[in-house]
Amino acid sequence: MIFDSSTELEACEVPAKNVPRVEQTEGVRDQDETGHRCRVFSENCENQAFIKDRNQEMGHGSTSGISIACKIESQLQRGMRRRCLNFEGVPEMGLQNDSTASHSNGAHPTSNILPVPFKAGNPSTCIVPGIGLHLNTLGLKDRFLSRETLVSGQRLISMPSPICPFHSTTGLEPHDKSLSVDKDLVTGSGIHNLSIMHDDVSQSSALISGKDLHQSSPKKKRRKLEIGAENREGCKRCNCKKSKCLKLYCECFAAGVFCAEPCSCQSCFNKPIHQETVLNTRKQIESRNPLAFAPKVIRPSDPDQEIGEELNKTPASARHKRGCNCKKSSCLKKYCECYQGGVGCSVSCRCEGCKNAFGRKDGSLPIEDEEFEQEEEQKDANLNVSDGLDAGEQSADPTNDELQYPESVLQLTPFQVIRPSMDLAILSSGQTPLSSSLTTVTSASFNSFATLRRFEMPLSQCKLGKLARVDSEDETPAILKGNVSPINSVKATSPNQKRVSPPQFGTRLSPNHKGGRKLILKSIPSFPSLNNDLSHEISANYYDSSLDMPSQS
DNA sequence: GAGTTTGAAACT
DNA sequence: CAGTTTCAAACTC
Repeated sequence: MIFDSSTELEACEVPAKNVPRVEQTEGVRDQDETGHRCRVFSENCENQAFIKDRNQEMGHGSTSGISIACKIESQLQRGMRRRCLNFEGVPEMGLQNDSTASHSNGAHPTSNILPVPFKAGNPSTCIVPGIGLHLNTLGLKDRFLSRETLVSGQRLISMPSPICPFHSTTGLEPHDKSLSVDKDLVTGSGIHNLSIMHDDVSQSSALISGKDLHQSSPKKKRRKLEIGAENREGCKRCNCKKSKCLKLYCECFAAGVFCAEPCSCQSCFNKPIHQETVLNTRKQIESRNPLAFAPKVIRPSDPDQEIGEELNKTPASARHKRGCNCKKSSCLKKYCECYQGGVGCSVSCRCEGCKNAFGRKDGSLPIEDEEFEQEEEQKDANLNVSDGLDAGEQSADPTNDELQYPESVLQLTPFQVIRPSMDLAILSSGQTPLSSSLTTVTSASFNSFATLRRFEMPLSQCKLGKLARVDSEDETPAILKGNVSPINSVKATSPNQKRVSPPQFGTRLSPNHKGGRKLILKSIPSFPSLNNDLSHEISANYYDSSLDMPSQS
């Protein structure tokens, strides 16, 4: 197994050496409260704070736990530590409550994700505390968070778009990062989203001031940059007026990013200075629906295939998590989340008169399968919608996908789709994916992560069939089962009663994806001994197949 | 740019 | 769980 440890080490150490330390009034809050500091990591190690909290919660009442943990940690690869560190805010953000709750019933979505920071021999068993903001940075962190987090003692909250979780990969340059991180340090806010990191000082100051940034017409802005859907920092350019950007109405909030300069929101609380509010709100929403912040579009993947066919990638195999409920738009406008996500409708959808060009609910073949049919549909759509469609929407033609869905569709990379598998590996086995992969994978395929996380405990024990049933959003189980028919997949219900339907592979797969499971099987190629040691199998297989690396196991 | 439409999210 | 309201994006004019 090839560890890209250099990257990690660099990411970890650079800030410590080169970045001027700025007192983090918030970041070191935990330490300050008790005055206990782990000499080596105290200022940077959130996990330490976490450990302290945990020790206190558990009645240890002393810093011995901290010291031990720090000692242990000091012997670990710093990269691994960092990975733990990046899981944000839980210790600081009322985590105690959660952890307490978790002790009692473990029912809370984040109950079993409290970082177990330094599990000897399995240091990466840091489980993400929450499926929201934290996860979003799984990929990004290797390029950004590490430094940010280490220096500030807090974490960066940022999540790429659910639709385009990969956007940041290309847009974020290391040197940009450096600059922005330093600025962040100056601001002392300690928590920033990528937008901030890339914005200039005025942006930071604006954030600090907490004032809303109203510029030109939001619509203009949105239009101007619409093709990209988001700016490269991940900002959604929301225009919220009443939600305070603390509801899922807010695209930024829903995407797990802070509102930033491009936004035209009012009374915005989705800013670093309201970090606590944001996280608490997220927690609340997650408690209602653990998948609330999961990407809406599930993209089954075939890493190998996509590596070579990335440009041919179509949304055919992807599905909206819950399905749409369109009544009037015929799933031909961006009102439709499926259409917006560049995926076809599925049986999960409750849409009426579905004419989704990416694939109709009734089982019409996806675009790449039936060009003719697609053309007909396009004609139909054009007739019905008249010129209502903008250029982007007219690009429903698969050959024009990148016009309309440059990010959501064409930015797909093998890694992006691999991510769920990786997450699975992380969660189930505790093995930390290679940093190199993480570095590359900026995707916040967070849906799977979240989904899997919820079942991380059962994952190593439960039957696959149950897994598949428990959360149909996770395509892995279907694959794991191997012989399970998608049709037979049991529709799952999300905790909030909303439907979370399984991806429908069987009926709409393109020739390329025929046997749809192949899409995933390559991510997690085989599970011969799932019963015995599922997690390790998954982990090993993940590395083997997805990264073309020799299995470590 | 204002107003309307739309459907998801939130609420009851 | 269904119905209603709220909300903000998408869309139209």
